[in-house]
Amino acid sequence: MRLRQLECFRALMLHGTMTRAAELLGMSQPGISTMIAGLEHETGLTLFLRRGGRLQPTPEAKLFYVEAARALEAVENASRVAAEIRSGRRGHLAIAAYPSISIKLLPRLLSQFARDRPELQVKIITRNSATVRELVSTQQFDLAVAELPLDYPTSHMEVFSYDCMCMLPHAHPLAKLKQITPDDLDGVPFVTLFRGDPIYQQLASAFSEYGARWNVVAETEFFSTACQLVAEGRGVGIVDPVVSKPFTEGLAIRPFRPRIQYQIAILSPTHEAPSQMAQDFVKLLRRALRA
Amino acid sequence: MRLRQLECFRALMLHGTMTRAAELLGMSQPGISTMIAGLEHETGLTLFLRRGGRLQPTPEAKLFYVEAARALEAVENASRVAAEIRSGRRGHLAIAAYPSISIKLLPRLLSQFARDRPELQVKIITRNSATVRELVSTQQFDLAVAELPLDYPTSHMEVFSYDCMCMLPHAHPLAKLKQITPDDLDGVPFVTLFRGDPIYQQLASAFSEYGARWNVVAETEFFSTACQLVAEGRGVGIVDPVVSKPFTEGLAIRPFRPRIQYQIAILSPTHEAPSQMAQDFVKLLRRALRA
DNA sequence: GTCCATTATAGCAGATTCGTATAGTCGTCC
DNA sequence: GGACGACTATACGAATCTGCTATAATGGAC
Repeated sequence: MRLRQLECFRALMLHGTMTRAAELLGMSQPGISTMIAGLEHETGLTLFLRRGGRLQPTPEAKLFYVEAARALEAVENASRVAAEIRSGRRGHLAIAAYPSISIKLLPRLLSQFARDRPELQVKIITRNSATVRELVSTQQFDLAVAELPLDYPTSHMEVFSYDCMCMLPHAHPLAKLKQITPDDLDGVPFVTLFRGDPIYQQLASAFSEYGARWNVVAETEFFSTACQLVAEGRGVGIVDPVVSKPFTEGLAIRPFRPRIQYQIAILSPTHEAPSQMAQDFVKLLRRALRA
Repeated sequence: MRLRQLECFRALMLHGTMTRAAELLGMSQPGISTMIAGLEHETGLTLFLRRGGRLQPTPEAKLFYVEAARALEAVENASRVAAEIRSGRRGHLAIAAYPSISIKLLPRLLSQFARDRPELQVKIITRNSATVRELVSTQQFDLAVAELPLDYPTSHMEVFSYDCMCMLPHAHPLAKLKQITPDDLDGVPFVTLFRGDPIYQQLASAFSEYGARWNVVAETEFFSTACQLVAEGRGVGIVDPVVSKPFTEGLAIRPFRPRIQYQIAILSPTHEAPSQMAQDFVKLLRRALRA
């Protein structure tokens, strides 16, 4: 059974005569005739009665038509889906990401991305960076975003480095400084990430290097939590300038010296090539993370 | 998009290598190769990555596979349905029939008919004979069975004539006779069809011809109702020997003279050729009505 | 009877399909 | 590192299929 036969059959059922069906399909009447003859021969069904040079569909033709039309639609649908995939309107994105970026930046980028992709399905799994790094190897994600360092080096990985900024309430006396150093923060209540975090290590070294007293009053797991504590006046702290930006509205942000480096990476599963969709989204994400 | 391309694609997705897919489809490996290349070219999708002489399906291929498989199934289903139609296992029968035959004989024949036709859909519309005769012209039925006479002669019509039999309780004194005439029924309580029915006319003539008194104690619309009245001892009556047979179990049935003729007909719509299914069922019905 | 609309058949050119032969690529085993 | 095995890609030719034009055949309308 060939598709062209089914198309001719459908056109013929819909338009009554071979001549009209031929016009509709942009082919000649004899073409239709042989197609239908072939279909009848192959199915073994008498689809039309030839009465006085005219065609009359048999009850069998009407029964078969239902299935033929359904089959054609399925094929046409497959064709349409192929076009949607090609143009990037259809696909799915499964993303594993660490919390701070999952809360604001990623949803924002994804909804922007989905705007002209009507058939896009999105899945975001939020885990702490360590877990995200493990998940990458399960190959169940198109994409992952985690903070460095990585325990295992992953082949496809794109690193983004930031110098952390000092954040403090606008009303804070130090907010008038252009740049802040550990000296300025000697004994000042400070909100930081947990002791195990690279940020903690770097801050500890920085304060000790400057001979300043680091007055830690709160430790949090995420920058976003730290931001909120600072906003509430609990102390000052440092954040990355990009991912955490949405959380620092209403706070003063100043450069901090010495450099406290914060690194995140876009990770791609190694076994499989990324989908076009994933590549497109990475472009958008990359632009946002470079900003 | 050609079916063969989709078949090759499916086999390749299912079996991993072109070589194996080719074996499964009974064709050569280069054949698969060109088919896949054609499909990739036509859809514009990169379905497989060629890595070291091996194929690896892209995420796009996995997305497209779902639709491709669905389309193939739909076509294969159409093909199967065609075979079912050809072999008479699939189809529908819309039958209009008058009540007496709708109650027992038709359901019995239809369930027998359906036994080896798993996909048969049956519709029985029960109306009195006059309405059935009108319905035939609406062309909505494959088949109709009505009592004669017809108001309009219908072109396709097959008539069955019966001599009515006298029915009476086994305990009735007349049950010992081999044959019954109006003389025997002089003044005997009698159950008959309505006054408008040809049966009524014929009976009236018969009794008057024999100079016997016709003692009508009940008039019914259907033979089946009359049978039940006779079974209840309300009187004696006459019935046709075939269609009403299921209703006369437990009653004595004797030939009646003079002949009271009862005629029914199988009617076929004229505009359209009957389906193979309908023709097959008519064969069965004809055998039953001839018996 | 002639005209008109329709379907069917024949013959041909071009496209498609699919086989064989063969080359290229990569991993593995010795 | 070289031979082997498993796989894919390309070239080319034969067979088939497709779909065209030309034309015959049929039957209804006037």
